[in-house]
Amino acid sequence: MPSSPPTPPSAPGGPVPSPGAPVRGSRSGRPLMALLDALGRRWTLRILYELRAGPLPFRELRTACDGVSPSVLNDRLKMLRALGLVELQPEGYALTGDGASLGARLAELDTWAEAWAARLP
Amino acid sequence: MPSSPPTPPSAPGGPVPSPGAPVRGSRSGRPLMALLDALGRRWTLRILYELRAGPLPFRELRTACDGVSPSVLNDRLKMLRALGLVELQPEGYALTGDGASLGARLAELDTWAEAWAARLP
DNA sequence: GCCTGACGCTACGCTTTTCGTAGCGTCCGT
DNA sequence: ACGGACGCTACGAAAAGCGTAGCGTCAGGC
Repeated sequence: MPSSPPTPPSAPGGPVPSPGAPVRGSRSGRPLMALLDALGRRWTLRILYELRAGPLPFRELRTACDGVSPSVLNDRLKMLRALGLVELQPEGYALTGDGASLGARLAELDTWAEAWAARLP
Repeated sequence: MPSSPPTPPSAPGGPVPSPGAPVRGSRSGRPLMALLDALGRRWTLRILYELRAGPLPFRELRTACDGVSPSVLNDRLKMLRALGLVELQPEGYALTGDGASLGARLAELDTWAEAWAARLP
């Protein structure tokens, strides 16, 4: 038996999850699973949240996200663009219509989180 | 200049984020950041989603989550318990009141994701 | 022409997180 | 005593994430 084939290296930043295709942690192809894969990666939620108030150029977005490293930020932005949630405009990165409706839910979460924290022991 | 102090090793599974304390990627102590830290870890969103319909024992939850490894599952469950979102009951792991209100938002996301996927090119 | 500065973005080596497999200790029914 | 299910842990390997440095491009000022 030859040595088992080395796992083929995946693209840096990982493949972009897409609804209708299997994603990390689910082979079902359900859009929600692609979304949970995307949102469950570090910084994704934060980026959407920081863009809720308007477009930000790359470097300002980086600062807003507590100095996230540019490689990861770019990975996430690539992904979010592929998912149609974010787009690059002359003024900087901005939420699309879909991205904004998702961002609005995150803004609601802010309120929820305050009340939740107050209830914690 | 002495060599820089080696980064102190963190607990396995990482420290549990808590509202009011600084978390990964934010020193602000805002509850939302603790929440985003928690939700931005792999499997967290999925676990909350899978528990939305009722309690599941450890192994069934594991199966529901496409066979997530038990070490990670346990890490997340510990975290979610510390955050008051999940609790262990005789019937298995269950959402608390807070967890359920968060889970309800994820269930809404399911609908949203279907429509979103339909809009994608 | 040729600096200067800001832009989006990439390279690369190191650390942290996640994974997969195996298996432990406990309880419970037979 | 045994088998089976429970929650959970150990541990080496793989993947994701990080920090720093710097590239290529373009616009303005000189």
